[in-house]
Amino acid sequence: MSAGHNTASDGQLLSIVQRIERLHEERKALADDVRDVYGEAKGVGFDPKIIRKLIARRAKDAGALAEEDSILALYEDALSRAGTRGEGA
Amino acid sequence: MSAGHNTASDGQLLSIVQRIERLHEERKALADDVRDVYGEAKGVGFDPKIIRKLIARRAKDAGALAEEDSILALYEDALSRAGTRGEGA
Amino acid sequence: MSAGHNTASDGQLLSIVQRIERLHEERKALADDVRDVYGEAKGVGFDPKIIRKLIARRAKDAGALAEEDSILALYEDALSRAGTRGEGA
Amino acid sequence: MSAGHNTASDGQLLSIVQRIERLHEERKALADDVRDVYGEAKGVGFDPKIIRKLIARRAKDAGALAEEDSILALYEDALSRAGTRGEGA
DNA sequence: TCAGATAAAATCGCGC
DNA sequence: GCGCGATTTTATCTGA
Repeated sequence: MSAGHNTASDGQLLSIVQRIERLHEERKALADDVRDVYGEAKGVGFDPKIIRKLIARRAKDAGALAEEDSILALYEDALSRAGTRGEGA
Repeated sequence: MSAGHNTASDGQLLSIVQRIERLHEERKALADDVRDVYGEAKGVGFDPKIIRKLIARRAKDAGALAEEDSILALYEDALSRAGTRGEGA
Repeated sequence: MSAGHNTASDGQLLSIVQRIERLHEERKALADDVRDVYGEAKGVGFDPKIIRKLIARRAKDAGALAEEDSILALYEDALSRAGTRGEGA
Repeated sequence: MSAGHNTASDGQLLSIVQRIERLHEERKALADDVRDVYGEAKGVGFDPKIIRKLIARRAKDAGALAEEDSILALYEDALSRAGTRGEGA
């Protein structure tokens, strides 16, 4: 029956759940720190949005970055050939 | 113009992009309609914020059934894996 | 008491809620359509992620776009001066 | 190198970027820890998917109180605006 | 590799 | 007009 003893497995599960919840809390605290730093950045005149982009770009290795940029250029070129926006002018 | 021809692929991309942009516009128009209705609600004395909560809650209640079902399925699956019927020994 | 009559206001509220819910449904349907188009794009070999970027760029007016790009370049330059990654080279 | 000097602002930006990147790393390390715990859970026979649901539900239950409070506050606010004390009864 | 879930980021509406 | 909180959209991640 449900109530009554207290399996070893129960304790294990509780421990696991609590550890994960603890880690989530720590993660959240760090996320708040990040937010604070962005706030500070804005306070001294930097644009947080751009800083995000900058950091994202730094996180990718140079190869992947160039790859993405070049595909984007490729697509834009394809569109211009196919004739949107500005057709022949 | 960039190069000479006008690949089939170029046309495909253009079509895709335009269709998505069209859908975005329609979505935006609907969003505007929603805004209008909230404005009207406010005009006849309802609090838009509360209406938002109300709608959110109705959506959640609707979703709850599905959620319960999915959890149930999950548990059943776990049980079946844990040894189908009377411990598979 | 709660049960009993059926204020005009009640009917108004119901109508408002239902209209908003209807609009939400239509919006969702369009969102699904968008997803489908991205799926189709992927199916014929385009990278959906890049298409998203492309569409986002097209949505911004040219001025804002150039502005953002130039600030990004500015920041990258500042970092290189300040001396990360590539120090004095 | 791009220009000559090394503005104070450059240093500020560098500091900001590095702090954020550091926080990201710590966050990532914690995410890895979480993954490890799920792995361990699976190793001793728990279903990670169910544990996720469990944790999500605990978080939601915890959040529900706050939610109720916020709705209550909203309603009280609406009432107070609708004519403080008695009024339309 | 894919879809589905989770988390991060951007956007929008509100009040100050 | 600006920050704040809520919503929505995008990206990452996990499991099949």
